[in-house]
Amino acid sequence: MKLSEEEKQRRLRSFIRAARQAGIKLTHQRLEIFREIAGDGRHPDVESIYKRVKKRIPPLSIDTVYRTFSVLEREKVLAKVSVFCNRARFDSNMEPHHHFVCRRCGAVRDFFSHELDRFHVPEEVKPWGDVDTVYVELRGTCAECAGKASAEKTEDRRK
Amino acid sequence: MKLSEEEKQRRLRSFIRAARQAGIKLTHQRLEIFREIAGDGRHPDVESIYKRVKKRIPPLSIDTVYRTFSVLEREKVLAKVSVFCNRARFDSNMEPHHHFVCRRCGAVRDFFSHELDRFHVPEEVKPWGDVDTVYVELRGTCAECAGKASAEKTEDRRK
DNA sequence: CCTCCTGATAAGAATAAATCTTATCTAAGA
DNA sequence: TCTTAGATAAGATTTATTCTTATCAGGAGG
Repeated sequence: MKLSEEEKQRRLRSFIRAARQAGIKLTHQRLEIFREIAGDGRHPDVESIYKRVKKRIPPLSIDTVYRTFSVLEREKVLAKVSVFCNRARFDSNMEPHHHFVCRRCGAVRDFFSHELDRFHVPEEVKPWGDVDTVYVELRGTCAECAGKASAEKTEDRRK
Repeated sequence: MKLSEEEKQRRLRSFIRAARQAGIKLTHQRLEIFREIAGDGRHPDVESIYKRVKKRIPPLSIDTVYRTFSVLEREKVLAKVSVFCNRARFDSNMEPHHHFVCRRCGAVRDFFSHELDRFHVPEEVKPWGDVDTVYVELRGTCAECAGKASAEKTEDRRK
């Protein structure tokens, strides 16, 4: 899935704007890394971006790719797909169901939904393959963490 | 979230039945590990299960926990939460959208859905916390992999 | 109840993804 | 051009997961 040149340029401009706004340095590495994802709609992983950009910037270290991604994520220029997967979690409930996940503490709770059970796979998706599961993740902040957050207040630096 | 003793016993029986059926040995370790997750609805991770069971079986190795989980998963006794997260993937499309994910090759494709955009958070979920994102993952087999699969035929043993 | 054999286990080594450390280096404002 | 805070490369480190190998034990058959 190649993206149009137009869309790629639009994303590149939005990245440069976001970087300027956030007071973040526009290094050669960052531009090339971003250029690489902005031109690829297939959700590449770190490794493949690293390999591709390294061809153009041989001394590139993979750490720079990771750092650039976390900057881009923080600046809301790109999103991590499947965020809550640092550690495998298991579910002994084999009934089809969905999850509410807290972004802060990672807590997971199950829920069922008739509305979702009746969901129809969109026409545009059908030619891509066969869907066997509709999985929904409601992401947000659990009541407990919301309490802590209001106490700690603006403690946002993640380091 | 403690599960009822009744539900726990039901899951334990279903595990024992599945194990017998699959010709899998019902070892002390496996029973204790399963007992631990079957009694916990909070989707524990490997590490915490390991710690808890180790109290009862001190020589337990964490590898056994991993192996037991993969057996349980294969026998459809439990499911891994957030399956496609072995490697971080990124998305430069910041418009709210959803994904179709192929279980075989891990390919990800975007789609939009007005039906999902109108989704209402179920009443039962509301007291748990605030939802800011409704993320939907349609899981299945992409057309390309379906082709390969019919060629390779029943090659399902994963090791 | 005993024996045997296959599959399971413990222990520690090996891998792999992601992050940290430290000594340079550089973007960009003065 | 000069300065400096923030960025980079390289390699070490951490952390989750898997592999290796030498025992061990479940459970089928006697």
